Amino acid sequence: MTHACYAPLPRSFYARDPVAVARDLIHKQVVRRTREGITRGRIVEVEAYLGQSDSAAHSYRGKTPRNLVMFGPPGKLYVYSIHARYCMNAVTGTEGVPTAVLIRAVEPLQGLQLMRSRRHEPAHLDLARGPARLCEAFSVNRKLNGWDLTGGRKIWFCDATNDGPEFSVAASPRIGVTSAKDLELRFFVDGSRFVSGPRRFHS
DNA sequence: ACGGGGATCGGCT
DNA sequence: GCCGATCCCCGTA
Repeated sequence: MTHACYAPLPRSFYARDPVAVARDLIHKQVVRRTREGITRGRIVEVEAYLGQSDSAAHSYRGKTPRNLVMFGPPGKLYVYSIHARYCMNAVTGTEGVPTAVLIRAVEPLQGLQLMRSRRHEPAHLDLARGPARLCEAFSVNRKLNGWDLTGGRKIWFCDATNDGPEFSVAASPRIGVTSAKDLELRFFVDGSRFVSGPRRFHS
């Protein structure tokens, strides 16, 4: 267990436009450490949300108690609830400009047994396929809203691309949104069986 | 493989 | 009151 290879991405990684961060988060890894143990996985699907110019973004209509974290500095975790479940984002860009990247799916790599017990013993492929399933498998909830992703505690993202297979990034419209359907702001590992929604996209 | 419907609840109008 | 950046189950093929 070489601690250094799971070093958290620095704030400068997040302090860029959300589309660039979204594309670059593909094949990075999520590390979650709790009392129960470590879970870790490879990010295979994300979506960019562009803030006040994006009618699908939570921050489109301005600041509210829920979306407050999106307006803060980059490199923080934004957790929200929907349909009695949780989803997680990384806050990106510049403080005051409320952009973020939703993490939609992860390929589980470590702590599979823990993930299985946190979820209801699902099929292997369904452990973290979908934003709310992912949060359940990694024990992410409202208590982690606003958490700093650069400190290497509790939860962080890291660059572990040296040991990964070849891959290419595909783009498509975002899943489940009812406005701005035309924008291709969903990015995923082309052909991966661990993504939710379409595995390939033909424009 | 794909699609429709119900569960469920916090946040916002 | 309404409505999701969802999930799961149960139809059809």
